[in-house]
Amino acid sequence: MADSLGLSELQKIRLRKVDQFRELGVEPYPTRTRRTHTTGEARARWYSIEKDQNDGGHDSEEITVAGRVVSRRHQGKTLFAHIHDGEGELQLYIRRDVLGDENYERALRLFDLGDFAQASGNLFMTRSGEVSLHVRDLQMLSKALNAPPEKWHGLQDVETRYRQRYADLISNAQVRAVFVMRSRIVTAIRQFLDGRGYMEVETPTLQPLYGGAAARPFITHHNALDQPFYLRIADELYLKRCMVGGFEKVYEITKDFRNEGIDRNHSPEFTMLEFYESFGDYERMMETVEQLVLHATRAVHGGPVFTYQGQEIDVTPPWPRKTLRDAIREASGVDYVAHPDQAGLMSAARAAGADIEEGTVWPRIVDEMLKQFVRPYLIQPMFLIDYPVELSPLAKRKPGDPTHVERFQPYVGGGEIGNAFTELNDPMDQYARFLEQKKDLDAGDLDAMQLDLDFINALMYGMPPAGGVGMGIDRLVMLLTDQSTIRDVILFPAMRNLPTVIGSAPAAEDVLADGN
RNA sequence: GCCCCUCUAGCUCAAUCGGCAGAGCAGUGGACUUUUAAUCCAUUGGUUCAGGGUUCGAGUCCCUGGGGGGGCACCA
Repeated sequence: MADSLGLSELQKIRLRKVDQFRELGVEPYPTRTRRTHTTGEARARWYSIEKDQNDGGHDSEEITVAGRVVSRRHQGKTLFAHIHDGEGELQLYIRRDVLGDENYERALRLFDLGDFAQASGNLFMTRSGEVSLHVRDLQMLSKALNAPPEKWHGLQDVETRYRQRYADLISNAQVRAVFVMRSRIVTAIRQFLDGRGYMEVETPTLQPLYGGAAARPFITHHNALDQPFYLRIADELYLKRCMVGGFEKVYEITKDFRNEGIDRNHSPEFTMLEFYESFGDYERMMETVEQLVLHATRAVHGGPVFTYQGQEIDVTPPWPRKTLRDAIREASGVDYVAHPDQAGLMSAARAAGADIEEGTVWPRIVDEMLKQFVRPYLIQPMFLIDYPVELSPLAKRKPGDPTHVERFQPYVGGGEIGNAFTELNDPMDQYARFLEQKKDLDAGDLDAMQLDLDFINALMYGMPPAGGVGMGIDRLVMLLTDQSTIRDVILFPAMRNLPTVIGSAPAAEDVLADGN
């Protein structure tokens, strides 16, 4: 059976040890564990107990710990090893005269790096000052057939790190730390929003129509209904339906899916936070975003300051607010309001030094100027506000200025971390904007939004005035964990499918299944 | 889609001008009863991503294909 896996020599040697355990009547994958202490609890215990001075300062009570064997040094009739569990490491001190010849030989020959083991014994402190467990009994909990990556350099190969994240997590503590921080950040966000009276809701991933953003979707098919479904590209339209229904403050943290290119800032599946507040507006939402980011930052850094790619960043509110128009004008000298036509804005932008492709439409020129002149320099937190209406089909116009909408984007560390509006709630205006999108869709624009009549119907019941925010959780996590690549904050990033290699060759089943 | 870089033992990396594929870790055998990347002795392990070409000879040069990374384009 194992032959078809194409095992390497090292794997075969370990597999032989599995057989040897069974020949000795010992199950190398036992069903139960009897851990009494984590490594952290064991260490804490050592510092809180009375030591038995008659026994060389040993803890008189026997405890049992369990974990992965991460290091081994043997020295004749003694064996030192460290086990690692969820809380840290603990050194095991194993002696031939304590375990007996047979068990000592077993510890020496049948246990390897990477195995999960359970050790019972008494705590003591070694001559070199390390709290250790003087082991009386050692049990195999789970025999590992793969050797862990190299102990000093860890797993370096980027492709293997992503494809076999489990091996990356085993060998690289910094990688584990990033995902611990990610979890804390998400928890902090939930705490913050819950504390502000928001209700977490769950809206469909499988949607008969996709909407809420400009993006190409993934399409799937439901067999029993015999109809296509789209994987959501945004939560927006369903969360607004919730507000129509009377839930005043709602949020959702979920995966969105966009069928687009993959790069260091884009993953085909990514985690989105959207939150909507009835009777709020974009001013209210800016205040909320500042506080939310501060809360998340404190959760992982203990305060408002952290370092991103060598730059110190302080997220203490309030963050400065600047209109997009002013930001571009200050950085480039170009006032796009003074150039309402495509040709005029193009020549002004190019004169200022922008690199813009011929034929770029007016709103995209504004966007390019934002990207080239402004965005890279927004290291400290700032809100860019009041976007041209052409750039923002889903937002409400500014009172007194129909050419601009109430929209803001929070920028930190040279990148945007969200997008927010005073939400459009006029059903007929929304209908008109859908019809505009429909024209683009029919003209072949694959990113254009679909006409969602059910959403119009919902708005016709009345949606309260509201502010709404979308934030890319992955990008926020990148910022707070100082990672420059989105794949480094996603546990199992999407990769091109390949035949799986178990040993030194693809497994037989996989080769067959692959079909080429 | 285009351009550049990269792929060598389970892992981390070498290999000069094209000249016998190597080291460390891990493994295996041995010495060693408080070690800390333990040390010492011996030793196993290779489809050099795949296929083709040039050559007396290719890890190295050329072509085609694949994976991964970066950049551009696309995209919030």
